[in-house]
Amino acid sequence: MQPNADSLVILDFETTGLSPDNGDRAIEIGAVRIENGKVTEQFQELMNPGFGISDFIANYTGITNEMLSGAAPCDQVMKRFADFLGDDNLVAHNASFDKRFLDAELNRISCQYRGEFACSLLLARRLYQQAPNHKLGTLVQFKDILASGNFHRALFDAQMTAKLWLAMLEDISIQSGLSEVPFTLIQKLSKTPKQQVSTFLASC
DNA sequence: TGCCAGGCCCTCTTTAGGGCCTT
Repeated sequence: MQPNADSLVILDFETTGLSPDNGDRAIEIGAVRIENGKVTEQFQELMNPGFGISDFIANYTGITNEMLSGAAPCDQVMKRFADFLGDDNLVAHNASFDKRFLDAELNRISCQYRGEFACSLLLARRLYQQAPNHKLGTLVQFKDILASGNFHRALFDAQMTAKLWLAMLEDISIQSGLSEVPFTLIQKLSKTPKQQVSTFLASC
């Protein structure tokens, strides 16, 4: 069975650090589902990793140990997220980071997923080569996307990534002439050398 | 004891190094 081609889940993790291989865990997951170019559902939960988070992470995210003390453990939250995700494909900003944590947390509960990842960072680096940088917040500003909330919280970052994603789909549609932009085309474009992006889109 | 991420991508590259992104 193939992943669901009509529906996409855009997700973001807040975590205790950068590497699940070094013992870091997820502390919050936020996600939105996009169907036919519109956000139709959202998911957000804090999760208790079972140990205290550093001052750096608390300051960076605004998530405190007190907030996490009342949260459900990671395994319960990730099971609910796996149910939410279903067979959809996935998008994240710097997807290699979120994929590592998704794989690590789902492995702990012996849970699989079928969807494939696309990366909004890799796509933005190709589409918006003139942007000052390709951080999520910078790209939201660069594309004049309305942003009212706190970056570095999972749901808000997922919502902003979703808006950026839809803006990129529109730009791809304009440049390629395609009325619908297949997920597989986006994955190919994300691996196309930057100098060949215009040629790639013109040949669609 | 000391160390501590990983993938992508560029370049003064490929027998390598360093910046960008994510927390």
